[in-house]
Amino acid sequence: MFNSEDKSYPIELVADFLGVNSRTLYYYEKFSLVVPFRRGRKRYYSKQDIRWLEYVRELMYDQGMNLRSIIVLIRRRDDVILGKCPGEVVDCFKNYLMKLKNHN
Amino acid sequence: MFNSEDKSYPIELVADFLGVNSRTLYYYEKFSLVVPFRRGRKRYYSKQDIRWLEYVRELMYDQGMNLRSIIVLIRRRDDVILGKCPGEVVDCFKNYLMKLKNHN
DNA sequence: AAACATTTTTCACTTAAAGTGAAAAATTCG
DNA sequence: CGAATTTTTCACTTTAAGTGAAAAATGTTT
Repeated sequence: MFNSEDKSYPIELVADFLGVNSRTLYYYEKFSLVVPFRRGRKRYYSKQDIRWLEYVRELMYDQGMNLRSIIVLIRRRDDVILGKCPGEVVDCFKNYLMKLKNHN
Repeated sequence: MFNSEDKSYPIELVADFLGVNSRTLYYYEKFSLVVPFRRGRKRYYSKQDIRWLEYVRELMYDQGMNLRSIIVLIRRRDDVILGKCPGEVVDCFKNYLMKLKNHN
């Protein structure tokens, strides 16, 4: 599961994997914290998306950070997240940086 | 008010100045987010303490960050806060860094 | 020391963000 | 088409952050 780089996964599967409700992922999307690829209305999460979400969950659950703080850090293009971020997540982070630019 | 560097101020005055309840400052102290000087039981906030608190308030109120996030950032000794921090606050920040070390 | 004011502490309450449950509406796909 | 899946909406729960009120402790003045 989540093996080949190019695959993508439906929301229920990702939510289960992360141990959250799928509504939570919709909720995150409202803040552009994650923006899955869409074919029609249906969402598809890339492997990168999933790694990014894992990292976000760690910051929130393990460390007690809130959504807003993560968005602030993204906006500041700061090393806090990037620096201590597992390598592969960085690209994804930069992705959301761009997507966040013209939003809110 | 808050002019000479060496002066210190009682909690009510500082709370008024910051526009918060003094209980909030007690609350912050539980997390070592600010640790005023004490003579006996009475607390005295230095000018540095006050500048630091102003900065914390900005992060929380204007930006929507939460207490936990600020503590995480302090613990990580990160540039996020330090970098964009008004110059004089930096020393104070380092102060709290030390105080936080052997706590929680 | 007594009496009064100030500060600290505790308890219970309010508020707002984060997250969830359930069900209706919309969409996908065999 | 028709069943199954996905999306959306609404209202609810939970928790961190903050506050009000009052009791307890401390400080201060006479």
